[in-house]
Amino acid sequence: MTIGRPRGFDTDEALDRAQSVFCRLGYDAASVSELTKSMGINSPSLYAAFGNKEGLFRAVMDRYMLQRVQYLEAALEASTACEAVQRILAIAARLYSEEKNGASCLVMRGGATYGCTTVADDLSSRRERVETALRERFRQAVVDGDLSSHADPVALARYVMAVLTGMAVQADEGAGREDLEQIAAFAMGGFPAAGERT
Amino acid sequence: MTIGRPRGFDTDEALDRAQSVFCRLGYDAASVSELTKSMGINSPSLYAAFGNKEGLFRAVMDRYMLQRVQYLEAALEASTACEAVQRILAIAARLYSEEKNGASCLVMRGGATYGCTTVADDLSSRRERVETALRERFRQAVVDGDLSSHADPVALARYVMAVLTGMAVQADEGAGREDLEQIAAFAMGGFPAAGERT
DNA sequence: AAACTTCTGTAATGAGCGACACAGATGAGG
DNA sequence: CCTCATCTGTGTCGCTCATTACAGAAGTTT
Repeated sequence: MTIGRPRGFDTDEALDRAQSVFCRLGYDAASVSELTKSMGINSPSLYAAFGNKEGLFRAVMDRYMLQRVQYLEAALEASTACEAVQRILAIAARLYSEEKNGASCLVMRGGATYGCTTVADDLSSRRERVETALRERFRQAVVDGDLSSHADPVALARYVMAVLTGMAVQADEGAGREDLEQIAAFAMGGFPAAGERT
Repeated sequence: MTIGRPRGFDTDEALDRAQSVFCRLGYDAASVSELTKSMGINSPSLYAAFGNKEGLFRAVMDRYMLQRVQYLEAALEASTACEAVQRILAIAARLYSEEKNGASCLVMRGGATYGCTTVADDLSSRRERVETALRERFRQAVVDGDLSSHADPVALARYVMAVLTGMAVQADEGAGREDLEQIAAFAMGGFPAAGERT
């Protein structure tokens, strides 16, 4: 053991707790007092161990990426690119829906913060309204017959919403109009055509 | 004109400026002082006109949605669901890449906040690393021949990233594992198979 | 021009934030 | 057992935040 008074908490468990808080609240909205409370330590211990709030976040992210990168690299070992992507998406579906450490993915969600819950709810309901409009349109399409009766309007609406949010994030990341149109073109490939089964 | 001293600023222009700030910084990180500075007014005027910061945000969002919903409804008028989606994605590609009022989409990005730019950069580079891994795998696939030489590894990697972020947001929104797997299945439909042209 | 209503600018308030100074506690090495 | 390096808890620092009190300014109405 190192010299001096030993640490009174388990670093790994503390990082787990911190990860859960960051996942739930995002980076900015996760206050140091909230973090220390969940980690079961006092702020000086946090600063001694991780430097500052950003250092703690980076420590959490490093640990987080380590697991995920292993999954990613394993998936990329697949014999074809197509199968590799298939595996990656399957892993994502499983990991993102796991409740442990809060839903979703820290890296992909980008540390998005919702300090004000009423605002987050407002935005969520606005998105819900768009998704509902899509859903209704797809239901109508099934009635009209330009979508197979096996098509699932709910799932299709969710798919389109996922594509739209993905495009928005890519735009934020610097993607230009042509880049976004390419994404849209790929995404349309997943959309069932008139006669198709789904 | 109403009684009393008339308002010294144009409400619509002020909302435009506020929208730009919210787009750039997100809800939480857009401080009232930053907003008033960009809007060219002082805080008491803001509070008199919009109630509070959240009221201002809602006013911005209402105006914002009004335009977008028009586009959306027009697109949904298309004769088939497939064409409707095609139009929506095309509009999104155009709007999200417009520089006016900042990139991306307020509703879809969900008012995500990046108060700390170094953290945002860190996350961005982590995502970049994933995208690079995908890109390299696709390049290899072209060499191996399991992806057509017409396939664009850069565009494909961006597509997969968009799908992953979209899935993450949906997971945050409450989508379960099966829901995410459905999205993945649809998304795979857009991925070029071995012999295909892209 | 006088009265009244509404907006504007200055400046302040209280709360919460990240970060840290300090003294006491705790265990290892001599 | 004593010294020393390190950790812990209490308390506090300066800062920024959203929000508002107050007094003066600017129009409309009479």
